[in-house]
Amino acid sequence: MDLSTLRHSTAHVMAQAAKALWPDVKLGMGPAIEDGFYYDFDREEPFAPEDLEKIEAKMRDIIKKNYPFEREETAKKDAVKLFKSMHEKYKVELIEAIPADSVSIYKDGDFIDLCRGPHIHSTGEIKAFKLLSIAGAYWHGIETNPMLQRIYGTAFQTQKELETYIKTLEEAKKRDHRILGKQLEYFSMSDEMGSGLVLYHPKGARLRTIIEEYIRNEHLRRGYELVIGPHILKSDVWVRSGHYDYYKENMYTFRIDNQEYAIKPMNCPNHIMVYKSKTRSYKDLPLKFFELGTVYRNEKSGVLHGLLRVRGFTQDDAHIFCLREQAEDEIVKVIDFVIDTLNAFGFDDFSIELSTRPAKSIGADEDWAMAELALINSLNRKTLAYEINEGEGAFYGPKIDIKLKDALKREWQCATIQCDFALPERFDLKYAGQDGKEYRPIMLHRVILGSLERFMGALIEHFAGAMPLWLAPAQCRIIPISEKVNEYAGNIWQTLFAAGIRVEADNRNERLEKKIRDAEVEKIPYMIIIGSKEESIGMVSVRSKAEGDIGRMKPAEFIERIREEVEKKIR
RNA sequence: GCUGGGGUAGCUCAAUUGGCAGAGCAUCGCAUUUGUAAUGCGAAUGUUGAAGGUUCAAUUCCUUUCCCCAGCUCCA
Repeated sequence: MDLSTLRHSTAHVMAQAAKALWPDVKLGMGPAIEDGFYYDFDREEPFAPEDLEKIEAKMRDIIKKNYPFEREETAKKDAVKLFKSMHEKYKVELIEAIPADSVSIYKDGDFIDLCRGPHIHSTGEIKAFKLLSIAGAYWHGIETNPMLQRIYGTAFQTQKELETYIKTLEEAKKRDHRILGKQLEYFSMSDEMGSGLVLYHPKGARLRTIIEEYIRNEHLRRGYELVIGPHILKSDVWVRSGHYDYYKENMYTFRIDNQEYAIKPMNCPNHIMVYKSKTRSYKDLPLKFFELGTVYRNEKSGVLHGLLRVRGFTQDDAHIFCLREQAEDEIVKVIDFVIDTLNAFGFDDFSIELSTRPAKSIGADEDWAMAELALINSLNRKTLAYEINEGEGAFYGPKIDIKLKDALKREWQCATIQCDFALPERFDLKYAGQDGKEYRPIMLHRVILGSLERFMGALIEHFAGAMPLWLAPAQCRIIPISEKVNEYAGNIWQTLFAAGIRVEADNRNERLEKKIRDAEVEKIPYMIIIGSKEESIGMVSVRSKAEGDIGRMKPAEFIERIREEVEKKIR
């Protein structure tokens, strides 16, 4: 039995149960989705969490009755009449939108629904299901349409699979970066400061700095050059770039004297200005400008979510200015860069999407076609599979999005590569060709990590807060067993610090067990335990988070061990 | 922004029908000087998100507002 058929049929049973309990509810749509199904309802009263239990109970009744699903082909006008008589206005609307002369309807017991099918044979085939949550959803997903109430649920072939799925949900909850971020003292947000604005605490700032150093070096190694630009620019620049027309609702603007300025929502104009600052030759290209560029975007309040959707964030942003004939090669290099980087951070699974021209966009059709072709050719050269998102590109060009999959197989959108003919045109970018004439370069916009904020969120959830050694904000904590050995512990701290290890000391007047517990809870990879025995022989006892007590060794041996482990993890 | 739910100590959460706001952890103090995941005793901690209203009395009821959560729409 096909899982999505099962789920879709379960959605029907849920609607049937809801109709039985509250005959006044009107039905929207009820498809199967990736992890389950939902059905949209229109009802005066909001559903309460207790209602889910009532619906589930009723569903179990319907399943027990084992009604067969019966398909019937009906003339369109008869179907309209039927659903009008049932006061199902949304169904009537759906039928009227169907181009064919006849539509199919499904019956099980006393329940009738418009449906393309297919369905399972009878309701009794549903063995394991659960209703999960209630939420609002616009009819047809359009913001100006009325909002319906959506009930989410899931179904599996067996009870065991359902339980596994629910366990995965619980596991995901435990890894929530907002909770771990607080526990591990990585970051916080403050109501007083404003929402979507991140405050990095010492541990989080440390982690971010480590990521920044890594990614900056990788860019330098790959021939990028560092640039740094201002955070506010005159609105004239944004008018010229098109952001003012196509992105204004997301921009923060303000006045200085009589001039309007905007806080940058993107870094492109800064890099473009560097390009334009002098005459460029074809010999200079490709020219790659990199910046850890902090941007501010006025995201709608409802979309903000921990580190994943914020209003102020820093991108590992670069713009590659190149010749048309260089574009494909450069895109391929960026794809390699993305995959290498994600691998280094412990992600080895991805999905790729190609987004094409949106309705609101700038530039000539033939340029868009060429840009899309460059992206597609690059993906083909890497023999990477991808899906197409029709009309989801940036306003200035099509893009490839590379989503990473974390330890729980959840997708995170981080890297993106955009091919742009439009901004070079708008800013009149030029280079001198071999023949001495002026030509227009192409611009690639790309980020590897995406934003440091979102990437850190992904890292936290991927590793459940237990960062690998090379990323751990504190790699090692020194735990003196009693205050008598504090001095020796201090010397060890000096030695490890001098060796470049991120080390801290727990000199509190607490028992060893307590200090170990705290270090475990803080997910610190190594503990150095020091008592009078260690002091007398000039050694340290090492406890690893992964392996437990691994015995005594010379400080130099420990330093070597850390070095090796860090190097192994990076590459 | 929209629909629904929610905001109580630094954190996690209690508080019958409106009737003195409470616990664990964290913090501070004292004792203890400890050998691989929580030592004991004691103390302090609140404009119950904010403003207004109803009431003898509001954490509790009403209004407005800010913020958070689950989704929708939108995105790095």
